[in-house]
Amino acid sequence: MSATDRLHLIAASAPEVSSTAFVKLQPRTLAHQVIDALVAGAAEGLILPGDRIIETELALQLGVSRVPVREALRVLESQGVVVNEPYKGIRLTPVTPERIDWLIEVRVALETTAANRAIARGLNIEPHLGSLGAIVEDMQAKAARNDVFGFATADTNFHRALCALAGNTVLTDMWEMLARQMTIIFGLSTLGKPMSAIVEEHRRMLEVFRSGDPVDMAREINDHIDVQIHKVDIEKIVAQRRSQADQAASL
Amino acid sequence: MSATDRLHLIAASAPEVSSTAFVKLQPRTLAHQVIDALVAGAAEGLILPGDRIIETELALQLGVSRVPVREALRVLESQGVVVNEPYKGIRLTPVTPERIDWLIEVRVALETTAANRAIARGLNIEPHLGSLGAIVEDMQAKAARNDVFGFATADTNFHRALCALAGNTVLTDMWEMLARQMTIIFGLSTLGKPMSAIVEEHRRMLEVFRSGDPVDMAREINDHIDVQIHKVDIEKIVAQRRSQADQAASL
DNA sequence: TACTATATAAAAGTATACAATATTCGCCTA
DNA sequence: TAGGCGAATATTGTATACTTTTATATAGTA
Repeated sequence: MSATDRLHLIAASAPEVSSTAFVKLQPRTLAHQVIDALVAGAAEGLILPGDRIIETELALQLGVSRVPVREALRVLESQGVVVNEPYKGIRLTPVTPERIDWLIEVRVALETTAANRAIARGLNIEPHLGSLGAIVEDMQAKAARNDVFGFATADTNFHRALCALAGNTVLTDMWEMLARQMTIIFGLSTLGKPMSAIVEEHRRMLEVFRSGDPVDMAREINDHIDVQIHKVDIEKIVAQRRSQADQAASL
Repeated sequence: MSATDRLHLIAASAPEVSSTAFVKLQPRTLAHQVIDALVAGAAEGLILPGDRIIETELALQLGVSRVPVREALRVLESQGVVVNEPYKGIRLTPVTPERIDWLIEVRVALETTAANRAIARGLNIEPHLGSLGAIVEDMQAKAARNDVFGFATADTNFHRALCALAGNTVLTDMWEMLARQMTIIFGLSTLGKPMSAIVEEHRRMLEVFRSGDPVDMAREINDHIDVQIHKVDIEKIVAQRRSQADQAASL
């Protein structure tokens, strides 16, 4: 039984919250849905880093032809979620501690730039601070209910909202790529520290953002993101998950 | 006559120069070649920002089926080179002054991070300084011969080499995305300042890199990249090019 | 004339079929 | 028995055929 056997279509949760105008609704093509399904499946651990992904199987699982599957895989390849060797095959990108460092380094760079840009635009005021604060409250609520998935989602939303304030779509697009890979990694690893502490860190970040000091902001973001994932032996966790999955498969 | 009519397959120039070991030669799939051809064509001005790209036409031009063309376009879409509206069509991403600002902002962020990382790794020494210096000499040679294309290529190589020293493939991958878009924009715009001045800037950057001061490095990179493209009215240039192309087409 | 509705054509999205490449497994040979 | 050669199989890459959607043009009506 290969990894993709355990995959199924997962409805993409609507990320829209509130807005001042109608959102331009775009027809979602199958390729896009396949992307979401794959990332979601990877975040759930249905596929593990390093696992082979066979187009035919995946297409069968999702009930579509190979064409949209291939297009989705090409996109994910260009985003670093999967790795491809022509005529050999595609696998979920292996997650090494080194790679996590790399992802963090870039993410910190992007978020720091975004925050400073937002400050430079003078957006560290209401109503934006309130919006960000609301997300932090949401995090706290999820933490209280021990809703790990919801907590992680809210966390992501906070950083996404912060990046959005920079008004730089090139930056936000790139951030989203990283976010996808981070989501997969988060799905595998247990949080390195209690949720309440993370909530507190976000409050502090928000406060520094309000104060508007670029240097402080940079330090705050760096400490926050850096500490969050490190010290988690991701390879060990993947190995554990894999043996679990193999056991389940052999029943 | 549509824009893609003027497109043709351009052999990808081999970027390999020298190495200590054999390079793992990967079979280049058609989709990859289509990507190169499209980017090259865009850099040459065969397609202009905002131009519609019709799959069928492009496939015909390149002598392949629609499948690899579609895969290529999906990749380029996820990288921001083209924009897609499902069932509507794909166009080369419009280049606005705003978008150029965004690209620059992210590029500065990435390169600054890369340079600081390289310094932190203690790589601002030989033989790396020599390699970078050689590229600057190459730039100077190209400038002397007034070889604009070669100059731009060397310029790109310098920054690519600098990024590579960070040893962060996530970063370099993202940088390559930006580089593609920058290439297209450079292909359209004439340089804002004389080549000799740009060579001099690179020498200065290299010197600051050697000194190893992160703050100076950040300022140097920012000034360099920022100044290089600004003050070029890209939209006017695109409009000019378009009218030229239309005239040529109507003959 | 202006506007709407319908029909037609164009192009993207998707599925199926075929070709090229890589892997696997069995057989033969030394 | 070990190692290598080769056929068979699996999987990816590519091409063709079909479906759905959108855009355009034409006709009809106020």
